[in-house]
Amino acid sequence: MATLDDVAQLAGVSKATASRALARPELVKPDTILRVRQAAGTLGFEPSRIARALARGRTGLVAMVVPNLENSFFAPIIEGAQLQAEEAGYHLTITVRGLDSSSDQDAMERLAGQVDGFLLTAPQAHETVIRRVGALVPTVLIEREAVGIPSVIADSPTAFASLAADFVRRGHTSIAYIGGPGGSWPNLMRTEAITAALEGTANLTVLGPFPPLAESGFEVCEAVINSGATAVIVYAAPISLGLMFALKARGVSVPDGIVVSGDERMSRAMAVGGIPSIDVDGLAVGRASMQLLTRLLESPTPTVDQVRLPVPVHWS
Amino acid sequence: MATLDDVAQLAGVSKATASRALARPELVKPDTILRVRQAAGTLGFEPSRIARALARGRTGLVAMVVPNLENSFFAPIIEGAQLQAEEAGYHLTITVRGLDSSSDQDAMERLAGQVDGFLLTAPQAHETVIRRVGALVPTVLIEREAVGIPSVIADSPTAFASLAADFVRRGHTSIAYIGGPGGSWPNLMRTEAITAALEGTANLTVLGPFPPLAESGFEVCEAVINSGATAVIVYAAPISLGLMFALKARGVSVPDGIVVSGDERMSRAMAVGGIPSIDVDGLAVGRASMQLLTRLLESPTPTVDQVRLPVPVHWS
DNA sequence: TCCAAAAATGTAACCGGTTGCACAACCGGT
DNA sequence: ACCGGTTGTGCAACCGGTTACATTTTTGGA
Repeated sequence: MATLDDVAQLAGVSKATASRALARPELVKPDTILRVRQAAGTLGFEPSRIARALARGRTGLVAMVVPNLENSFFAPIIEGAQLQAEEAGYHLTITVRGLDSSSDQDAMERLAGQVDGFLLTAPQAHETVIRRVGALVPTVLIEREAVGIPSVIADSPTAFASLAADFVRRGHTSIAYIGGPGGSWPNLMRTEAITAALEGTANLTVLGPFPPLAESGFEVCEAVINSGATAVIVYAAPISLGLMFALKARGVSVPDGIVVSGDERMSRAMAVGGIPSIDVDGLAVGRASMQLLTRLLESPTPTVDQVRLPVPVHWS
Repeated sequence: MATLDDVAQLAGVSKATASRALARPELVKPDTILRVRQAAGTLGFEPSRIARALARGRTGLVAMVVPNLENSFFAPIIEGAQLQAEEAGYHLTITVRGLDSSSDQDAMERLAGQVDGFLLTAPQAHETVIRRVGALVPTVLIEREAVGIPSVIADSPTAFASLAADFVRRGHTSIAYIGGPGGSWPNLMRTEAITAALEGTANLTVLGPFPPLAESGFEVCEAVINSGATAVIVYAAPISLGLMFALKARGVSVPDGIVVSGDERMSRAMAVGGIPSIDVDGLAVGRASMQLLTRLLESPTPTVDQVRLPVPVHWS
């Protein structure tokens, strides 16, 4: 592998000039830049990230922290963050870890010494813990907001509220919400948004909490029927899947008997029409998070931004 | 952050001795080791991975290459690899990329210069391409075998064959196999294994290829019924899900009318019993791959191992 | 007790970039 | 022709570890 020395030698300049020609062209005579670039090209020179990291005091590594990977919700977010990271010249490492135990805390502290920043998903952690972790290195919170920490969220609360309003507009007067994991931030926000949206206009039954799995749909089926709801808003698509399956098994037609919300992929998978979908663009969330983080890392005066990406509600 | 110099000074030894005391204790007097360790402890010293990487000429980074993250099949594999990597002192970075285009090739070449090794999943790529990529840096192939490259696979072909035999033993004489993506290595192997297992004992209809999505299950439903099969072996659980759903919608009972294979999680999700599950332990696959790779990276004389993890067939 | 071999430690070079500082080249203005 | 000021380049230190080699200390056998 060619080093900067080789390039400098071939271009007939010093290592310092070669370095500047490639990294800070504004300091170098155009003619020289050209020669250095050419030399780098013919040698197939790629600067060593390691050497650069050591010299600059930054690693070029960003850690994305997720509580687990089972929940396929995170997959597109990771993918988006990865793509964006690559474009910005960073490496993304995945760390599967909660923030609950003190050993988690220790691990995060160690990790912080090895990366430039965190992309943090921690739907269930206490806010104090999040703030402590966020203070270690520049951090962007994903799918959650906390004062003093930049964050990117898909604005699903608004989408859920708007769906609730849609239901009312279509004549539903009894609506159920099947909640996600207890203590999860998105679930809290959604519950709140739906409650506010239906205040005084329709009857709301909140069920849950439930883990975001198809099993939950089966479990909750009876309660949904008993609630008398004609429209159901579901925290996450897997629950929807299970519920729709269970309803059909019970002879309740969807969406004619009961309308159940889902997402685009799920309704395609179940080959069912006439139901509303709430689609979070995970790729965009991931990209935006990484973008915000790189801005933070490269800006001399970091600001705290809270980004909210719109979430469409779509009737199939 | 404390450096090795600080530790050495506090312990009253040279930087070199401090380094050795921590990294290669067998070269240092026990008494000295103790003093150095103590000094490191009180200073909270963590060696800089970057500096170490530069000195050692290895980055401590391993890239896991996956074609996409939508397919949730990879999630547990990644998680397993990540956990193992952490234990072995490596960082794992995820790279979402196929190997088809020549720009992919270029990207892999660049990536190879920045990491110590690859964990490569490439079910559909040509073997020549895989060999070219595998030649760049130490590589472990996941869920695929190729001569000359170490690999870890879950032995699902054997599981599928054994399931086919189970079906015959239970009296089925007409069996269908719904294949996965065309040209995918695991699909080829499974098809082959099933075909061999049923040779002369039962009638086999091979359907497909299909993408591993629930939609495929709907699509294939009619063909399954027409084939007259009473037992169906399915490439992947999502297809199973769609198929079972479609069959029920058509009034065919599962498993009494037609037995459809799935996996544990799916049959739990669908709350259905009496069907066989083929469960790949993705976590174990991920762990084993990373383990093999670290052995490769640290062994002076790398050998080519092909690891096959057993895959259980389980009747619920 | 003495000496060669083994064990423990220190010195300094090295990994491959970046960057502060000194110096040289070049500019337009008088 | 002379000079202050800008631009472009080179020298060398530095980031924080590792390790070859030299040097010192310890050990054990004669």
